[in-house]
Formats: sequence, structure tokens, C-alpha cells
Amino acid sequence: MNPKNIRIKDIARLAGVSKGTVDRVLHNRGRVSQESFQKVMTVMEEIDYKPNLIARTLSSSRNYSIIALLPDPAEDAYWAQTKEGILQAKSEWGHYNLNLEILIFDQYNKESFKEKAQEAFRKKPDGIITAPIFYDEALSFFKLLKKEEIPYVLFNTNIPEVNPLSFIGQDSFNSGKVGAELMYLGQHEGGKLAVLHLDEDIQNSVHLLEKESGFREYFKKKNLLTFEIQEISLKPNEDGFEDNLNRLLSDPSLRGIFVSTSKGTSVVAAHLEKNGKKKIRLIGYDILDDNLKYLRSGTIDFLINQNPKRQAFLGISHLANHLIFKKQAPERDLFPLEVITQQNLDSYLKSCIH
Amino acid sequence: MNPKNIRIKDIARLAGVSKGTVDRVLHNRGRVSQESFQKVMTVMEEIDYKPNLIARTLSSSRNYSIIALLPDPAEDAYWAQTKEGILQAKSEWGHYNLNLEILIFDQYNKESFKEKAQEAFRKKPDGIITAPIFYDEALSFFKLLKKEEIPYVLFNTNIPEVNPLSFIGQDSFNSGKVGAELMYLGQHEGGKLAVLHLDEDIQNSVHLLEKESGFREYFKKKNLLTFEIQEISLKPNEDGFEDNLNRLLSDPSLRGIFVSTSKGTSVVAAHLEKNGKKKIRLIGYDILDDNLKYLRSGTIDFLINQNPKRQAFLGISHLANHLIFKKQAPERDLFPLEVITQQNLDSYLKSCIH
DNA sequence: ACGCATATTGTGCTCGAGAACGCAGTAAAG
DNA sequence: CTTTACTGCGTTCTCGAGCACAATATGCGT
Repeated sequence: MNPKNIRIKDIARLAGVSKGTVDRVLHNRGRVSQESFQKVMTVMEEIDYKPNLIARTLSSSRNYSIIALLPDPAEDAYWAQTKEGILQAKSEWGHYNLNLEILIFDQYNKESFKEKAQEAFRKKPDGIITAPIFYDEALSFFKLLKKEEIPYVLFNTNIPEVNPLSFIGQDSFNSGKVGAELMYLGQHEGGKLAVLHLDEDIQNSVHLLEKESGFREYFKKKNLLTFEIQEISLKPNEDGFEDNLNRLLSDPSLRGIFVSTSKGTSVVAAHLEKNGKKKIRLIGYDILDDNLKYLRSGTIDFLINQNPKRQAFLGISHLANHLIFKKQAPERDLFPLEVITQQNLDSYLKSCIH
Repeated sequence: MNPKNIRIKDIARLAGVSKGTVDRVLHNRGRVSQESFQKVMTVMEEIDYKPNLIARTLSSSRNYSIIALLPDPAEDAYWAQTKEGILQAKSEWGHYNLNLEILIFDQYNKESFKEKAQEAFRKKPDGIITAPIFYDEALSFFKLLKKEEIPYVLFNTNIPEVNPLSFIGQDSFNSGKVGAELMYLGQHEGGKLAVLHLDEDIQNSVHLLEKESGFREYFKKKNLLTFEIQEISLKPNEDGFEDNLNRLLSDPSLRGIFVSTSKGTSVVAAHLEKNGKKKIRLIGYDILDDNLKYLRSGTIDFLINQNPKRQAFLGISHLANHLIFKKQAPERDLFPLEVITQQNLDSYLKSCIH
């Protein structure tokens, strides 16, 4: 009744050869005469043959293994969401022969990353997904993987020069510009603004610096000279962290703070709330539990959503599609820069997007 | 080498029965003795059997047909994006045996919908997806479909009482609240606000009215009595439309306009720009080409993205997954309420989310 | 105990692509 | 003139679930 799809068998029949020959032509593995080749090609040009992905996948049904190399989810709500994404991908792809293993490293310890990376490498998986937060260490890891032709997908932090199969994440520079835009919104009279990096290892975090550049770029391009932008980097685990933060917040001319990390956002919000400074505009990152209440109470004005869960989920999906269905992954899957407010927060929490 | 997945065959072996029996137990189509049933169940409880979706799909590889019933994409940029989503789904699901047909009706003509709906019904597809913009006509259509057990998916406009397989779209009420929030942002001194419905058939468009309710609710809940909210419904094809619109816009106390339709947004923006009234805050819907330039020029302050393309795409996906893979579709797939600004616009245009 | 009906169970083919295998034919090497 | 090597090509089996049908087993009546 329905116009059934064309099968290799059909092509073979039309070309007057056997399906083995068609198979050889399609995958050009030689051993085909000029004549047969031509016959098959003629047929191929006339009809558009789409191989049945399901059949193909079934026959070559092997068990693929993927290793996800992540910072400790127990240490950080951001990475916890990443892990959720991985687990969701695991259950979604579980039906196919996909083995998914998670290896955890310490996000503050390069050695730990090196160790786990080596462990991952030793297991010779069919694919690897990781957030390469240590630049140099990641570099040599990827060199190894490239040599062994193990595809790798990056998320969160991009290192374009290592040519990953795919990068999934945000455009940090533009993310910073969005932050600036939200800062400027209805607050045009100028004043002091702070860009706050709360991270243990700012040198290594290119994407945080890119956010700052984007933030500055916005004001520069608009020629808004009445705003003074001050960059401050603090390490939450360092001595005197509280004092430093308090000093910053007590500046009466401070109009707004742009926090470049998700974890830092709630830290700053807590301080602001404690000191009753709700007038300072606060913009930060991500829908973490800690951030939610401050957004709801109005201490945090906006969040920019990096969607770590979705990043991880899509990373696995791209990799799995590549391995199982031979689909080609996008070189860069840059997420939209989602602005979260009090009113649209719930819609993000409830939506089934992943 | 790898812990191969458990196959029906394995279960049969473990339970000491044949794979036919296991098959009967799994799909409980009776004709199995108590004893065999127990043996199989015991094994099933010990191991978690996940049927190989690929194999299943291959064997029962029939051609599914889906009909998408849409308003004319040539008439309206919004529905054009919907169509894009359908086409994208078509190419993505083309590998599987999915036949996707689009039927177009006139969005201003109920009779046209009835006609096309009947045509769709006559073709006895395996599934239908549609945007039920005519309430009564849709109702009787779905009654028919239900009787024939043809699954249907709704998008854009929900009619919960017809129990669709799935609804994909926005929560209109909260969408209005987000509109209100964006209106209030940095504009606290009160004044006159307009909620503008530009549509040919407002009576029939529940979701537009819901947006208005949400909009009003925000100000009510916040007890912002200094704002006066005025509702205006205009039909773009009616005589005197221009005059009516101009009269509204020339009100000097008007502080902001919330347009409930995507098409209406650019119409209002054009008028505002022509009259040099950039100070009136304008909030509308969707990333349509016509809207883009006004958002970029600043006449439109914010867009709320309903993502028609993604709605259509996911609608088909849910339906296809239901038919082909027997996956159960979410009853409601409510999208996040995406806020589009000058700075994050490009990230939305470029992102590969679909 | 036998025939027949029904209940239960097992076998074997299907889907479509991939790939191993093997056969026939031919050319080069011994 | 045989042996080996290699080409070209067709056949056949594989993957795992689904399903039709064949093959048993059980029960009941005579």
C-alpha cells in the first residue's frame, strides 16, 4: 500500500547484480568491475537510496562504551546538574548498546584530573566526554585520544584548537554582553559596577575572563562612560575571603555586581541579603537550588542559564549518535543565552527540555 | 568481552522455556500455563530486561503516516516557522518509515479547517498533529479521531478536555506574567499600559485572553495601583484599523504596550517607529523576521519566544516516538518562557536547538 | 484405549544491512 | 601443466524481537 522504501536488494535487482555487489559499491571496498560499478551507480543516481538506519544498527550491534570525565558533583551543585544530564542520557540511550561510565575528578586538583584521564584512557572507551577545566592537562590528554582515534566531546569550556568531535556550551563572550545588558536595563544613570570572579583557579578559566570581556564590551560599544567597571577575583576557600567580599559590598557607589560563576552567585546574594542591600543589582549564573531562593526574594535580579544538565545530555547524545548511527555531530552546539527572571523561572524548572 | 545485553532468548534459556513463551508473557497475550508464567516472571524479576528497540522496530517495520494540519505558512511568518519545524522533523525521521503529509487550512476560515480536517480523517493516518485554533470545529474533529483511535497531538493552543496524546506549547497565563514583569522592569512610576490583541478572531483565541489575564495578575498581585491597564482588540483587516491604532498610540500617558500576537508585534513596532515614539515600551512575541529589525533598533524592547518551530518539531517527535518506539509522550510539554533581548537574540538564532 | 478438541509450547521465518564465505574464472608463478 | 593468488560476484548467516504456524501436551467423552 505504501511506497516502501528502497532496499539494497531492490537496487541489486534494478542493476542486475547481487546485493553483495551493491554493498561493495556503496562502501567502496573494491572488488567490483567497472561494468557492475557503472550499473549500480546508474541506478543509484535515479533513485535516492536512504539506508535503513535501524537495520544497519541492528546488524552491527556492538556494545559501545563512553566515559564521562567530570568534576565531583558532590562538591558543586553545578556539576551535580551535569551529572543529572549524564544519567538522563544514560537511561535514554540504555536501550541501545551503550555503556556509560562516569569518572570523577577533583575540580581543584590538576593531578586528580591527570590521574582520572589516564584511567579513562586505559579503559579504551569508544568515546569520551569531558569538561576540560585544566587547559594544559586536557591538551595532552586529547593528543593521546586523537592518536588512538577515540572521539571526544567537550562541554562547558571549549578548547577549539584540539578539534573535538563537538563542543557544547555557551558563547562566554556574548554571555557577558547579556549580563551587561541586564545590568544596564532601567539603570542608566551610571555608577560603579563589579565583575566578580569567585573561583579557585581564575588563570585557568578562560571562559570566565571572556564573560568579563563581553561585559566590558557592551558598555564600551555603547560609549557609556559614566559606568566604572571593576574586576575582582576572589577565592572562596582563601583566608580573608569574607573580608574582601564585605569591603567590596560596602562601597556605597556600587550599583551592580555581575558574578561570573554559578556557585559564586548565591554566595554574593547571601552577603547582600544579610546586609540588607537589595538595591545593588545582582546578575549571576544558573538555576541552582541555592540561587533560586535569592532570585525569588529579589536579591538576585537575573540569572543567565548555562543549562549544565542539557549540556551533558546533548554531549552524550551527539557522541552516541556519532558512534551508533554514524550521524555527524555539530562542531559547536552553542546554547541560547537564556535569561531567567522571577516570572519565567518556574517555566524553566518545569519544562521537559533536556 | 562486553556484558552483552540480555535477549529474549536468554530469558527463555534461564526460565527453561522457549522464546515464544517468553514473548507471550512479555506481551501478556495469554495462552501460557501458570507454571511457565511463574518461571518467566521469576527470571524477569532477577534481571532487568530491556528490549532492544532497534530490533523491535526493524521487525515490525511498517510505514507510519502522520498528517500535520496547519494554518497557511505563506500567510503568516509564525506558521511558516511551524512548517519549518515540521520539515525538519520530516528529514530527521525520514530514515524511519515515517510518511509526513502537511495539510494547509485558512486560519481565518472555519469552513476551510473543517474541510481539511475531514480530508485528513479520510486518509486514515496513524497520527495527527494540529494547532486547534477553532475550538468547536476542533472538538468534533477530535471526537472522530478518538473513536477511530487515531492519536493526535496539539500544539500552540491547548484544549485539555479532548485528552490529546500530548500538548506542546506555552503556558499562556504565565507568559502574560512574564510580559508584565518585563513591562515593570525599571519602569516603576506607573502610567497607562495597553494590552493589544491584534487578531481576526479574538473570541476564539483563549490563549490570547489568558496572556492578558496573566499580565493583569502580575500587577494585581504586586498591588501596583498606579498602573492603568487597558485592553484593546483590533482586527488588522478591518476598516479603520490604522486610525484606531494611531489613536491608541497618540495617548501621551501611554507607557507601554504588550502585544499578545507575534504578527501584531511588528505592526505596532512599525507604527511606533514611524511616529518616533521609542519611549513607549513594547513587548511582543516571537523571533519573526519582521520583529527582528525592531528589536535590534530598540523599538521592541523584549520578545517572548514561543518557539513555533520547536513546537512543531517536538510534536512530530512525540508522535513518532509513540508510534514507532512505543514511547509514551508527555501529556504536556510546556516550553520555558524565553525572554529575547538585543543581546541574546543572535544566540537564539544561531543555536541548533530544535 | 482411542478420537478429538483445546491448551500450551516450540520452531522458523520476517524485517534490512553488513560481512564472512565460497565459488568460478583468470593470470602469474613454479 | 599444475599450483597459487587474486578478482569478481553471489549466497548465506548474523543481529533481536515479533509473530504465524507447527508441534506437542492435556483433557474429556465414548
